[in-house]
Amino acid sequence: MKSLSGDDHDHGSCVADALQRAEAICAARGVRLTKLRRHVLELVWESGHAPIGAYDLLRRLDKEHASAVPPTVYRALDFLIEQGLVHRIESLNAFVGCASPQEDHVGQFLICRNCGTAAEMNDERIDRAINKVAAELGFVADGRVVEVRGLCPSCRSSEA
Amino acid sequence: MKSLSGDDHDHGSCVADALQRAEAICAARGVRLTKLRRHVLELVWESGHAPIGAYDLLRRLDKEHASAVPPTVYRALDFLIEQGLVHRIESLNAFVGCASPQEDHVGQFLICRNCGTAAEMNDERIDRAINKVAAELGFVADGRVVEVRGLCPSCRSSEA
DNA sequence: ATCAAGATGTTATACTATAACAATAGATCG
DNA sequence: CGATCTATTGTTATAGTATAACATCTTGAT
Repeated sequence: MKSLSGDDHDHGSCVADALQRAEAICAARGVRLTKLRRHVLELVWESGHAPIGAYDLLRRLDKEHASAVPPTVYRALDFLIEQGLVHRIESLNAFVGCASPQEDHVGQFLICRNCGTAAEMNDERIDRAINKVAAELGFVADGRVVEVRGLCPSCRSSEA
Repeated sequence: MKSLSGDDHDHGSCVADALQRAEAICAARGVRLTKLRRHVLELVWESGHAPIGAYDLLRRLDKEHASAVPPTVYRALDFLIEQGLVHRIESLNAFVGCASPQEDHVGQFLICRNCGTAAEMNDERIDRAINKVAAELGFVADGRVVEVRGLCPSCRSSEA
C-alpha cells in the first residue's frame, strides 16, 4: 500500500485522479455528479487522507457557495456514500474519500491516532473471519463497521 | 452463546447478575461504584440487550434523580466504560452492558437490525485477522471498533 | 477537625444530523 | 418548442449528541 501521510506523495494528482474516476463512474451509472456534489467530493479529498467532519466541509464550502447549510453538505455526502465514492467513519463522525470506488465493498479502516490518516484495508481475511464467527452464532451479517485505531508507519518511525 | 432476544431468558436475573459482578469488580479495584453510577449501569442493562442512547438513559434517570442533566449521565458512562462495564456502540451512538467485564477486551458486536439486540462476539480469530492485516501495512493497532449489522437467529426465523 | 481528591451539581454551549416544505433546473415526450 | 415530471437544491426550523467550565458537596486519609 502507498504510504499516505507525512510523505511525499503528490496529493494534488491524488485529488485529481479521484475526481476523474468519480466522473467516469457516475457517467457509467447514469447518475449526476453535479457541481455541488463534485465540489464536496473535492473538499473531502483535499482534507488529505484524514477523515473530515460535515461541518468542516460546510465551512470550506461556504467560501464558494454562499447558500450552503447543513442539509446541503449532508445531501451531497449521502449521494457520494451511496455511490461508494466516500465512506463514513463511524467512530469519528467524519468522512473520507474511498480509495477504490469501482469495487463494491464496505470499508475497513486503520486510523492513525497521531496524524489522523485513515487507510483502507478492505481485506477479505477480516471479512471472512467476521462472517465465520457471525455464522457460528446464527447471525446473517450484512453491513460491517471495522475501524482500528493505531499508529501508522510514518508516525511510528517519527515517534522514536 | 445464549440467545438474547425475543426469548425466554430471565432478564431480571441477568440485570441482577451484572450489577453484582460490577460491585465485585469495583470493590476489587478500589474504585467507587456510586449510587448514581450503579443506577446508570442498571438502566443500561434494563434496556434489554439493545444499546440505549445517553438521552434515553437521562429521561429514565430523571424519574428518581431530579437533578440529572447530560453531564450527569455522560460522566457515569465514562466511568462505566473506563471500568469495562459498558461498551459504546459507535455506529449507534449508544451504550450496552458488557457481557464479560472481568476480561480485558474491546467489544466486537453483532447488531440485529430488526430487534436491535447487540451480541458480543469478542472472538480472537477476528482480532488476529485484523492484527495481521494491520501489521502487513505497518500499522500498530490498539483500539478496535467492530460492529456488524445483520439479522439475529430469532429474528431470522420469525421473519420466514 | 482539616484537608485533598474525587464525585456531583449547574449553566451554558458546541457539535452532529434531519424534517418539512419551497423553488429551481434537467430530462423526456408530445 | 413548451408542458410536465423528477431530481436537485434552497430555506427554515429543530432534533439529537456531547462537552466545557466552574461551583458545591462527599469521602477518606491524616
